[in-house]
Amino acid sequence: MPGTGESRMRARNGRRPGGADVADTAKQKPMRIEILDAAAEIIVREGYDACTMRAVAALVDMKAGSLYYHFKSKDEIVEEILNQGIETLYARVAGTIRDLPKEAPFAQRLSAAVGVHVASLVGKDQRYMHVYEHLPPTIKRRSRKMREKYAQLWHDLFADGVASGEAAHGHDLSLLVPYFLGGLNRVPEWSRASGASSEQIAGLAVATLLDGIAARR
Amino acid sequence: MPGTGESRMRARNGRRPGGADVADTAKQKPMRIEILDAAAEIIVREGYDACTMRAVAALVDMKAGSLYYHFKSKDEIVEEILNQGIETLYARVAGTIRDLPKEAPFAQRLSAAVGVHVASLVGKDQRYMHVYEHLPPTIKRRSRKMREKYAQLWHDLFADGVASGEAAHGHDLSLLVPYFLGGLNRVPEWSRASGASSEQIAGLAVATLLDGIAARR
DNA sequence: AGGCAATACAAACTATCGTTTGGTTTAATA
DNA sequence: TATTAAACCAAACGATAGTTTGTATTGCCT
Repeated sequence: MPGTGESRMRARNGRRPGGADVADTAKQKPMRIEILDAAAEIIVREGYDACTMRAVAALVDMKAGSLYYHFKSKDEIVEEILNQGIETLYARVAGTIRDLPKEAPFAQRLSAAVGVHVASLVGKDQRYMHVYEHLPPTIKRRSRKMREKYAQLWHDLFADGVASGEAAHGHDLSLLVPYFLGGLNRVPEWSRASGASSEQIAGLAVATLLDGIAARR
Repeated sequence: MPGTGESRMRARNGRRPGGADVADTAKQKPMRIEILDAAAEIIVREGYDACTMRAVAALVDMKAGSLYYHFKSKDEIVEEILNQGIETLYARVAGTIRDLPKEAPFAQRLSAAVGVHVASLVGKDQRYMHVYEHLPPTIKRRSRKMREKYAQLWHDLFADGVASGEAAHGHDLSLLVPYFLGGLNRVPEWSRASGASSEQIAGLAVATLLDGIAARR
């Protein structure tokens, strides 16, 4: 006889059957998002293998089967995390660049973009951004398109700098961009020990990229 | 009745019972290494999940259970790949730096080190070097020690440059090193499309790091 | 020729995975 | 109060994972 348990009395509760989106005035986030958060958390901390349906369910105080009420498959969960991560990042950086005055110098545009990028990697919702690196190649490939679009953002930024004469020409941007972003993405992981702030990291990256580390003579 | 099959007549054969290491004159590599190669290959191409005992066995034309004659567990296989990858890399770069004339300028030392590092990432036995990034965090942590030792190599290289006055001081090396190495490590992945050579990548990294990309006035 | 290692296989074992199914509880509506 | 939709659970399913066990084959040495 199933369901004859002690009727758990969960914190969660049933929903109003009528309206599905009557303005989520309740402070608690919708289950769908809480599940995404839990899954992202596990993936980043323990890897994709450890992110089982049962582990995710446990983190949101549910049973594995119940997840299928909110998502149709595990793949759907992962894919949504992936998309949200990159799309949020793209929107932030693109928005930051767009909102700058058109005559802003290259160094300032670069600095602003790097600041937002790094801040997103160490910020409140950093989990979503870091999920990608923990996924098996099969799944990674699905978000390839979007990630190339994001890289294109940086490519254009640099290309503009070169065109205006503020950045030296002659560098292969298709190598420079992944080099720069790659470096930027790995710093937070190592900087946790040294306890560097988002601003310090961004500052170092910008200064190094612009002027190099060779002693001026 | 097990083993009553058509007695496969494998290419492989029994070994000399006496000496285990009578100079491996036979051209074929020992099974142990072939297994490591196969596992590394799968991990890099399809991810850690896809690297099942059965998949590895199939790649070396065996059955899963037979792997346990050469290794006592899957973990042992992965760990050996991991160690060999970093240790080889460390030995190469450390050796390259050591073999330089003591009065070699910083730029030359840096260039040599970067050259070997990048060449190892795109070279013949690149698989071992790229396995790390595909592993679940739990396993990654085991090689943390060795990887920090490798980072220390670069840290010292930069510190020497600063001490000799060839590199500008004032940069936080504990941020600069992971930033630089992180960038270096990601380039090969992206450069496959643009078809850049090992030398091009290394050249760009060194030039950018030393002089920056800002236009000189 | 006989025996002993070395090497591999077949088959099963247990654990756990993603997923499905049918039923139960809850809270709002009518 | 009866109904209904939302939300969850218990239990099981088949697939597949890493691993163990007993057995068969093969070549070298005596």
